[in-house]
Amino acid sequence: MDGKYDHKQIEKKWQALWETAGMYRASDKSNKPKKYVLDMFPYPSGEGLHVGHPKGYIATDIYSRMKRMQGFNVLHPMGWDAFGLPAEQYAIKNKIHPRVAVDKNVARYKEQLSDIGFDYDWSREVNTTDPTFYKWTQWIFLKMFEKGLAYESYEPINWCPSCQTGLANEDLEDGKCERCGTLVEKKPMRQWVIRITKYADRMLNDLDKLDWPTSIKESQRNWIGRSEGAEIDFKIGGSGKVTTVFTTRPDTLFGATYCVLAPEHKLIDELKESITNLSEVEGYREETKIRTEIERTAEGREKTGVKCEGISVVNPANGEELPLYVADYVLGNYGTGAVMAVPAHDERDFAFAKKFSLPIVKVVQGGGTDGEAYIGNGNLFNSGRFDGVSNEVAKRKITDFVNGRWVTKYRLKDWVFSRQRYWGEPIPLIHCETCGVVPVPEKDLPVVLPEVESYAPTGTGESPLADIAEWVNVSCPKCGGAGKRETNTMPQWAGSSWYYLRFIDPHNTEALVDKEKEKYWSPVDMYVGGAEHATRHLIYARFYHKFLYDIGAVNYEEPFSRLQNVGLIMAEDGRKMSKRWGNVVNPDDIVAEYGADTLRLYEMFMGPFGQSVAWSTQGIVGPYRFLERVWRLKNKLQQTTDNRQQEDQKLNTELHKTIKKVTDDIEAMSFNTAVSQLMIFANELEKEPQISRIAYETFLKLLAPFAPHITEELWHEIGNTSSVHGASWPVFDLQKIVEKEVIIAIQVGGKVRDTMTVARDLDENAVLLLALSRPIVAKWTEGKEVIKVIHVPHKLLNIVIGEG
RNA sequence: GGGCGUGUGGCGGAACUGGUAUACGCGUACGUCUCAGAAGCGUAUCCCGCAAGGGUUGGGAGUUCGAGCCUCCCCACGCCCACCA
Repeated sequence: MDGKYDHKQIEKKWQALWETAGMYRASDKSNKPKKYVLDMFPYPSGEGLHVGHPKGYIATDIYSRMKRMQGFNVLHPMGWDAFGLPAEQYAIKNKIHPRVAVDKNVARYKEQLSDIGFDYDWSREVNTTDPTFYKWTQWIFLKMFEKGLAYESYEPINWCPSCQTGLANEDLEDGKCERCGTLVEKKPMRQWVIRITKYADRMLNDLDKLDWPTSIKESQRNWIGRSEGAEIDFKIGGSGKVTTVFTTRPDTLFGATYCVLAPEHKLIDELKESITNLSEVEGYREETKIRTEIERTAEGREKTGVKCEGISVVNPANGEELPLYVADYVLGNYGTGAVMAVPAHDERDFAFAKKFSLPIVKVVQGGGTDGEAYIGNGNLFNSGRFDGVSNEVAKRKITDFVNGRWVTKYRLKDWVFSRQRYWGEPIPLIHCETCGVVPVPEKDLPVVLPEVESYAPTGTGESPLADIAEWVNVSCPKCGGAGKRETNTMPQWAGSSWYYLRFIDPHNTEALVDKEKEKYWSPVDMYVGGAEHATRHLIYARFYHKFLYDIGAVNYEEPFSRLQNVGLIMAEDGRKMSKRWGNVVNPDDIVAEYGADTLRLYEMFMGPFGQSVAWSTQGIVGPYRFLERVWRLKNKLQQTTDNRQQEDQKLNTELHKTIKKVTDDIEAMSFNTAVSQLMIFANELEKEPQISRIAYETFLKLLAPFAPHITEELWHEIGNTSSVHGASWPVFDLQKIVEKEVIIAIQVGGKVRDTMTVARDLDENAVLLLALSRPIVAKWTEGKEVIKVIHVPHKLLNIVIGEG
């Protein structure tokens, strides 16, 4: 009966049996409380999984298995985020259809995931590239278009010359394309933009409701970047024109010594006739246009700019005439693209003023040296009637004095939503010569991605779809006249912004999601994924959800109530795992050698879940040995069927402590310490000559979420006929955790000198008497005066003695 | 420059609300089993010291009977955002 622990044989066996039994299917008709546990779904790349990918999935698997055993109706689904550039580039390179590549990669990923024994409800699998899925991605876009949230724009956008597509701000890293590392250019082109900024305020405020890591919430706050300030008009001398600046420091208005426009500011074009050094100004504008983001920052923040000769602006506070500059340290797409410069109280203005020898006028008292700007608070001076007023108070007063407007600005930009690539959802719009932009009628959705000869980008700023005349040319749904389809596709983020809703109702062809089902399952209770999504996926999804709430499609305002970050698994050399470094560890190899249960246990045991830890080939044997010992423990199981046997008091206490610790730790996603406690308990069991059935079964149940296969095998081995994963989760008994005898540390003058075991309920006096009677303690207290005694019940006694 | 976070043995890490620092695991050493090896099992393993004892949580100060944990200063590292007026 007691063969060796053969993970290969038992893991395959149980995976097949669970799948056949449909054990992990979520029920839509249930009186049980629900738990919706979700992983950020993967992008199925051609490389397959490395051991870092499943870490988060293991965590949600453990969490959902415990919740199921605790009696919840659990939804734990999985799907594929399969549109986007990598699949397309792979297709171009290997000359196969992206659809074929995606299907192949999905099959591979699914197989790898299945080998690890996850409890996914595969009946709800979704794929963002499936027309029945992207029908609804397009539907949401249409709704946004209807509500005026999608608009066409010709502003210069980030253009990746290598990927040949426009990119959103969020897709940049250090001014480079996040995907290929190419320097991004500014390129004016027609594009679709989503008015995400309209939701900035709500996204900011509702962060307080969420049980999310503070670091992610802070990232989002900074990314949305709300700031309050004033818009103030400066007249342009003689022209009758006005420039409006945005400032958070209207209190320093009297200290303004010049104004600055961003190079792309339209006002410059309007002033062309008055600018006497126009060629110089235009030269500078050209120069900054081709300058990439990275160059703008790599110059070590050395300020550049050029004065607009012949132009002066009037400070509305004191009527002074100030020079006007064009400089690229002012951003065209923030605020009004124009600033008033107060070198005395702003570091950037100070640096610019120094370089161009512009006057520096102090108006706020405080600060030390003259070598830097003073940005702190203080009372005003040099400020006319506002002298002596504290600058904080003066902010509003000066704004009113010059007829300024108090406004709120956001750092968040509207979302550039079009990509000039093939492998994405077609934007469901038609351009009609007479009606303008017309939405594709809902009944005609999905607009299916057509077959093309070449997936490669055209380079003209149009997607390859533009070459397919029979697809592009359609009749206008409104007037029946000649129309052309929109050929831009959506960014990869579109599908992932709402996929969690599709899992609730994956086969619905009539609606995005059934409202009753949505009401039951939403919101996602536990969402696990990488912290790198803080300012992209997690912003977009929150925005989508709020929009869907506004149009009545969903019942809740926020999609994910609780969020947990997964820490990366680094390679053994401390670097990121990458094919490039040749340091990738494949989970298939680990499963083959040690088994899925060991892989799962090891990844949870490595370190704190949210922290990144390096893989250790040596370290993995620890969990493996642990499982082998668990396997052998069954030989110690009492052969008697009598459960009321005298339980070892100490073992029983440890058992209930273990139940509590493992339960609490899984709830808190503190898996490393849960595993550690399971090991401690197994060590205790090993010391016993015989193990009671109740202790053994409880232990198996606690271990089951971590190591589902071996526990299932042992569970059946000892005579159970139903699955351990359907068993009820153990509940601890507080009475049993309380130990009757406790170990007290005895300190003399704050240093531990002795320990003793005493009955739990002894009072301070009794403990002190016992302690003083001990020879070691006596040695340290002899002849000394006891000044004070500190007693921490059940833990510690500190005898504070005098010097003499 | 800003935000968030981290610093504990040879290594990954544990420590509840300020109460016996180094749990659990890896590694290492010795022993046991074996014809031999592997695996397993047992013992030991923060540092100094024969011991008594002393020291130790990046460095320095402070609060406290008592600090890895609280306060202040400094150092190092990691991640995210960075000319956002």
